[in-house]
Amino acid sequence: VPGGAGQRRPNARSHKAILEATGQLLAEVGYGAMTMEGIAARAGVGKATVYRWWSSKAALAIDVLGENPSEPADEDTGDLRGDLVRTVERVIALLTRGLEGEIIPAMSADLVRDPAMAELFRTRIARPRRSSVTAILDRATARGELPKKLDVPLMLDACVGAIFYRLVISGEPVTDEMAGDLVDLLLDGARARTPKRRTARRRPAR
Amino acid sequence: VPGGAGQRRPNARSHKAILEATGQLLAEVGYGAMTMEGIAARAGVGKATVYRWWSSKAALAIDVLGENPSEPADEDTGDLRGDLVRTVERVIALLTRGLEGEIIPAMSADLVRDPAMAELFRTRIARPRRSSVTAILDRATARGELPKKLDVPLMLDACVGAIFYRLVISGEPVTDEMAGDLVDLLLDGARARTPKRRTARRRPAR
Amino acid sequence: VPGGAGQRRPNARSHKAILEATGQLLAEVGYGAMTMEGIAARAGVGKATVYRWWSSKAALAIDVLGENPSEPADEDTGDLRGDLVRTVERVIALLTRGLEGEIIPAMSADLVRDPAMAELFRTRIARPRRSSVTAILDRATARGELPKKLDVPLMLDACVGAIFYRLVISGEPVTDEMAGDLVDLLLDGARARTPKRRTARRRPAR
Amino acid sequence: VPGGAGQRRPNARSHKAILEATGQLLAEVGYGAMTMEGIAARAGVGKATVYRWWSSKAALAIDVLGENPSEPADEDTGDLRGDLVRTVERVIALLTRGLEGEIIPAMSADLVRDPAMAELFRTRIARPRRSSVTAILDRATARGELPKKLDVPLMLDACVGAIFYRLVISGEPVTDEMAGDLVDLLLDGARARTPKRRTARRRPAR
DNA sequence: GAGTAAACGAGACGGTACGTCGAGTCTTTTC
DNA sequence: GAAAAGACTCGACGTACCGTCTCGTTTACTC
Repeated sequence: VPGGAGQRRPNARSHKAILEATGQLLAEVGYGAMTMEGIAARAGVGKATVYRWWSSKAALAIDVLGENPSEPADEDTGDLRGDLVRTVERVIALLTRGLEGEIIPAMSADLVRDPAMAELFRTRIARPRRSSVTAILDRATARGELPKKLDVPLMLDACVGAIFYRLVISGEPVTDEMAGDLVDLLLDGARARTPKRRTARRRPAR
Repeated sequence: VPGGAGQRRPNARSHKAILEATGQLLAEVGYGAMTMEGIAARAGVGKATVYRWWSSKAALAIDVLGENPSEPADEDTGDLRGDLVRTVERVIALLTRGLEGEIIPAMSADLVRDPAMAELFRTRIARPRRSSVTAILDRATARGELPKKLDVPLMLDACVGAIFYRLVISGEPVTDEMAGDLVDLLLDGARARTPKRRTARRRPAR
Repeated sequence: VPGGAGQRRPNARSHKAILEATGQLLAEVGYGAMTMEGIAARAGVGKATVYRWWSSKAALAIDVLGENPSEPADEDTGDLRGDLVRTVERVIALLTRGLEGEIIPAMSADLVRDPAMAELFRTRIARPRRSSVTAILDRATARGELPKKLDVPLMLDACVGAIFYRLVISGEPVTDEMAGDLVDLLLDGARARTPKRRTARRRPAR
Repeated sequence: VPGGAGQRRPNARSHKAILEATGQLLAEVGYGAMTMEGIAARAGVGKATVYRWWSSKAALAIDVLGENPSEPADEDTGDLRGDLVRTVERVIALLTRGLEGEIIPAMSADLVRDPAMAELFRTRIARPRRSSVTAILDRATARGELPKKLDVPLMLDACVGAIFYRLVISGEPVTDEMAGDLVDLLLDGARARTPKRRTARRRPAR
């Protein structure tokens, strides 16, 4: 258009203020009690500005969690069990003491309801964290410590799922001690898969 | 003292109507979109009557889920793996096709927020379903098929947790096929713990 | 007092407790904030018992006000103006400092809405208080101090109405001083009605 | 600072709809049975919008009454008694046949309870109507027909109070005929106060 | 530089649901 | 066989947020 002028322009200051306000409110009142109204007020911003850039408070929370990686490198020591135990302990710490533990279960209702949100959550939060564990297992497989045909996603889901399920549903205590037990259980199960004579499952027989 | 008697009378009809309305609404609109107002209206009852007997919609949903046992006998065939696979398949069916799959994730936010509600949920829903699986494993232990010192709760949490976590968080597909894999993984891990079999598999760790 | 010839048994203890509770609550929270529920609770009685004997809280309040006459004898001194001023001062005291002042305006909405209640109010409260003033004026008429054809009800309504209207509507101050002015105004108006050949009426009131 | 303006905007359409709905409901069901909920529904407006601009239904009713002046000019004919009688007849008509008669007594409970509301009522309703009568008396005073030191507010309160009290409390009939009697009574009382006329008595004439 | 339209703050809007309260009625249990 | 206790249905209360929608007011981009 020849006579046109004027363009869009997502104001950086507002953006930042909104994300900061969201982070503060998540920490202060939790995901459930956080409201879009409160975020806008805290950020000194109109509600419409919040809605213009994020479609829901789940989207906002995902953005905030995704910006704080809280996922240091996973230093590969070559000690498979040790690496895994340390990683699981970090997951436990995250879910019992970090923001994530408060927010993710509270947000799960929104994720189940809204597939697009769930996909965003997986892309920004779940998969990045998951990939570091996958790497450990892949390296072990490459070294021959674990069977090649191992179902890695299933192991991961069982591992993190056990912790998540305890926190949300079963209420069993989630302590650092469970990390070792869990890793042992799953690692032994994984190794049992090594030999080809799978029909006889009953003994490890390596 | 002049007169001096008098008693209560919790109306059975209203109770029943409320529970039925709740069940219908859970199925029709889901837990998140169900409202106390809607329940009262559907039941032909005042909101106050609902609140008199249930403190929240979570309490109501728990009562409704708890009344429908949906837990047939667990027919012990003596085939440990077969029994477990069948049980896991039933869990999968429940969570992917039954009411529970819709409701429990949606309700988890309320459970995490309200410990009393979580306890009620565990007593009425989680533990009863759990006990039938525990029984299978206990019998196997008694038969000597599994080590005596097995951490049964951890196995259960890993097992159901894997399914739950896939549904809510990781989004990996939840199919009947995964039942066998999951049982194999955990069962092999469990057997590896058998003291007599122990030769060189892993480090002391404790 | 309801109940009656020895058939049903209007439990005297409950009756008394209800009236006492009503009196206390009228004094403590006022007519508007008093509830049937509160009365029953305070009296240690079921709500149905209250409703059995009184149809509304207005009926109860009327009963309580009617039982406390708060209307001493009206000592006729023969001094018309003095008697009237003293009486008006008592009305003012009652309406500005007694229970009546709080209750009657608050109750007036119920009276206007419910003619039966209004009639009860007049019979038990208004007319008895009115009759003592009527007596003063009647005696003065008999003595020839006031014209025979005087419209006594109109005078009374103007007199008490002025006070009531100030309290409820106009907000003009209601003080003991207005008693004299009001009596003078109305008494002069009354006397003017006597003969047509009236020239001079009175001297400086003060 | 990037963005940076913003203002309020009380929607005229909603305002009008609310006031109209209030007026209709006052006429249809009366003040006591009128509810904020009903007003909002009738006006096609959210309850919050009603509460945003009016703090209570009393405030709304006052606004509605205040907008309908229902107070034509008071045509000064120079005939003091005639002007007054006509004015009193108009007051009677208003209170027995107009909206005011239904509403004001019903509202009086709220006025007594809430001084701020009472003040608003006086400013918007009572004083404007009062001033037209005051004017008549002031002109008469200026013409010398009435004594200069006349207590005009007292006369007005006695006059309107007599009518109001009859309607609400004493239940005596309120007819157009009483207008003349009331004016005569008060006017004679007022004239008696004229300094020049004073030659003799008040106090027991015998 | 000027013109223009986007994005902005503010917050009012129509709604929905909240959880509480009291009204007046009804039912059961007890004395 | 009445009275006490209290559960019942009903409906309004006043509040909180929702997500949308004007309002004027800045900018910042394009010409």
